[in-house]
Amino acid sequence: MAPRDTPGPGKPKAPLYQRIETLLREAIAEGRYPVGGLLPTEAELCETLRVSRHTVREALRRLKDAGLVERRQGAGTVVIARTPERVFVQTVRDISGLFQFAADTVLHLRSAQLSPLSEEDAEPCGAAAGERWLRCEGERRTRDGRPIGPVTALVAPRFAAVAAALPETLTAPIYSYVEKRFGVPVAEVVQEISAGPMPAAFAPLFGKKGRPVGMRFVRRYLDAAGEVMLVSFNWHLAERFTYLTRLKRGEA
Amino acid sequence: MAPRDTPGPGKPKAPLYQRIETLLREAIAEGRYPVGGLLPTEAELCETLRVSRHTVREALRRLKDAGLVERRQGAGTVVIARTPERVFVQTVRDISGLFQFAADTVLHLRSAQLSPLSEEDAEPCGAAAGERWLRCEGERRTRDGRPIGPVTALVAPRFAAVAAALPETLTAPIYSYVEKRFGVPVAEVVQEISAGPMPAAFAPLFGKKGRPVGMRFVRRYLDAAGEVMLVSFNWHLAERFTYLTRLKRGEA
DNA sequence: TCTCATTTGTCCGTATGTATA
DNA sequence: ATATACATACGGACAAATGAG
Repeated sequence: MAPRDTPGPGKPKAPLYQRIETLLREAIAEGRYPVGGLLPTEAELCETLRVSRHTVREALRRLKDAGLVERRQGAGTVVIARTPERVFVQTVRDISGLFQFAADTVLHLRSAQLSPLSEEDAEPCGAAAGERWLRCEGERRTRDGRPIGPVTALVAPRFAAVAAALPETLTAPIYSYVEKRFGVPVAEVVQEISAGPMPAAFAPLFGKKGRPVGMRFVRRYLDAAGEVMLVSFNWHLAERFTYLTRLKRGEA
Repeated sequence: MAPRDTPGPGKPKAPLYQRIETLLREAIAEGRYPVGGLLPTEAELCETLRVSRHTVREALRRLKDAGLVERRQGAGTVVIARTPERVFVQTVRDISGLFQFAADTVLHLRSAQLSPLSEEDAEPCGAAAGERWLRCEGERRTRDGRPIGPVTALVAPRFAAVAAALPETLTAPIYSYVEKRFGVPVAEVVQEISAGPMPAAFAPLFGKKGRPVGMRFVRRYLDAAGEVMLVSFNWHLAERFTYLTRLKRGEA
């Protein structure tokens, strides 16, 4: 880790722009350039440090990429943070990636037809009860046929025509069919997880009597404008299911 | 009012490097430069497009930042993706940010002492049963004192001295005390959520008899080397609790 | 409202170092 | 070892946005 500076008067090995970046980074961290204040101009840095503008700009660009400064033409370089913000980030390719088993399961659709929203369903859809959404009902199973849990999806009226494109057994998530057919990408997903006794209607699916405890997943898929594209409701038998999340810490 | 001088139809407004970036982006998307193949060299692009090397480099840098190409000194510019990968990303400042209520709750510690790991606890800790970890027991409550749920945390032996720094009621998460005192940052968090009847011992906390249904959160905090720093176990009463996740779609 | 100096953005030219094949 | 190709670093010039007068 320590740069193996030769003890002699030899040059440090790190590139010049990188040393300047470090210099400024430390100065900012120490508060010599307070948040909200301005860094010296490119011209000033060139003169002070006796380097070319190109080199200074490379250093400043990196500070900007790190989220420490903001640059505005005509105004200058403003310090916006003393240290890079450290946040926890979870990343998944697609939403089914949230589940360990996703790759090995299929969704069997029992029905898909337009039907008016109940009072209860209307709320997560952000729509009025009675609106006619495409209601898809089915269940998720492992490839060898063992039931995982019941699935209901409600597709907004403007995308209801996707019904024609839905096969009886899906391997890709429903939202991807909507995206493909209408060219409207999902921009955001809001997921709610709760737990409790399953609706009695679902108990037979697992060969249980009474109301087994389950985990309930409600996912709302939104477009770039924040409009609900579809909502899905999934139940999983609690005793067979764990939801795993992996968050990595990074900068910015 | 002031008429712009010759805003002629042939006058492209975007910066040159950006137009070149777009040019290359489209060529890659169309497969003219296949994934795994090489882009023309900087020198070739300079000549073909009649622009300076600096401009070409700016365009290529952006393709690299977008994750479309990889550049290696001496080798060239390799195409690594036809289109930018679209992924879902969840970001939180700190782990307690995963919970809506986090800002408004406090953790009351009842005890914190070294004790040998049980068989059951040893597994999530990635340690041997019998190892002496710092066992913290308490409960989380809202600011006005209503109980949310019981909390147990197990701190790895090398950080056990943090006990001296833990106040009776914590507003910051436990891991932040470890980070501060030992200067070892948490690099990753793995969280498991499951549901089921709570251990009978916890029922009285909620004034319930029997075993109420709860959601269980097990979080393992790892350092950069992947070593477990601490593990926490939290229970929440299912009927009062929903876990909400917001994932935004972005590039790279 | 307008001018004007300041500051960053864009673009060009050139030279040398260094990893790669 | 040589040629190639990207990385680093210097130089200059003009454009465009900003903010103060």
